[in-house]
Amino acid sequence: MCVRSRMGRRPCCSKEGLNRGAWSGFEDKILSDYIKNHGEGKWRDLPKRAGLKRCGKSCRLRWLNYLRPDIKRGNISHDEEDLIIKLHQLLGNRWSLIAGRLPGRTDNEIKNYWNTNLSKKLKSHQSNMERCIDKSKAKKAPKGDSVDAAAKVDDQFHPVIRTKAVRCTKVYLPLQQDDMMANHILEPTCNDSPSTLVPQGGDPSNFLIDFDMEDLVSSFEDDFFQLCVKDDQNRGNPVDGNVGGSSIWTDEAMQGDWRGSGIQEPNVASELRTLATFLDSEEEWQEK
DNA sequence: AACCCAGGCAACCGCCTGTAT
DNA sequence: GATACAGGCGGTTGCCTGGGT
Repeated sequence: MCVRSRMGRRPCCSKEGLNRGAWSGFEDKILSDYIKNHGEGKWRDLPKRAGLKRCGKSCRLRWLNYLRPDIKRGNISHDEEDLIIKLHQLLGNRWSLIAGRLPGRTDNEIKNYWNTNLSKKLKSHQSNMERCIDKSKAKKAPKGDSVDAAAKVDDQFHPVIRTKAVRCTKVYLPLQQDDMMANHILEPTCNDSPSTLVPQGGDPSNFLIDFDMEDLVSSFEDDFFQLCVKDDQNRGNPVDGNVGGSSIWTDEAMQGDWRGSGIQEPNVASELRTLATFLDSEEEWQEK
């Protein structure tokens, strides 16, 4: 047991004398052979036992992101991209959670893909949206409201479920009250667990929902996207075979002005209603 | 052919959480 | 409750590669 020189965490390993940077094929082989024989875990001790001059964390990362046998290599498919976008809308930068719903994909890969591809698309889409809202704001509001408008755009397009721990925490769904009424979010199905919907700050349009993130995520994929398909059909949208069939983030919609393009209006509120309906139907919400 | 530059991606870093003591 | 540790996560960095000049 080492004597700690100061309070706080000690480094995961002494960095001296360790290899850094790209892994060689030889190192990969040693690591994967070792894990095949001894299994994962005990990462701190693993390098010493396996005879690798690497930090334990580095070994873990290499295994999880590259050497695992179930890693799917190659381009992200359109379906996967769609799923990433939807999950990111819902979860934000929770890459590991998102990766958990994409078999064979790693959080690092998805994070990189998002940063290099999707965030750009999102940005250009958002700037289009901001332009639209600025235009309509300029007509209605006095000068000086543009910051407010931008903030509202942000709110509208990032109604993200924020969870730090697995078991939740309150979730904020900034839906309009009439949206909720129209979609039966306030219907008696919720009344059997009275704490599931709690008006926040006296504002009837803001609600906090308690639920178990694990339960949600574990059954999320199939149920949610089946609902998306159903929702699209109800809205008269053709289901194109993509996950969920939703076209809200198609390339065409990302570029140019989607109003007047004949493309279904990006309707995040509708997607959230779908989610809310999904949550409602789960009947697995738990009181804390 | 040589150089520059931007994009992509693997790897690293630091912080956080959960668990054991 | 405090501390130590292992593992996990997300942000960032820096190298490599391919395209443009």
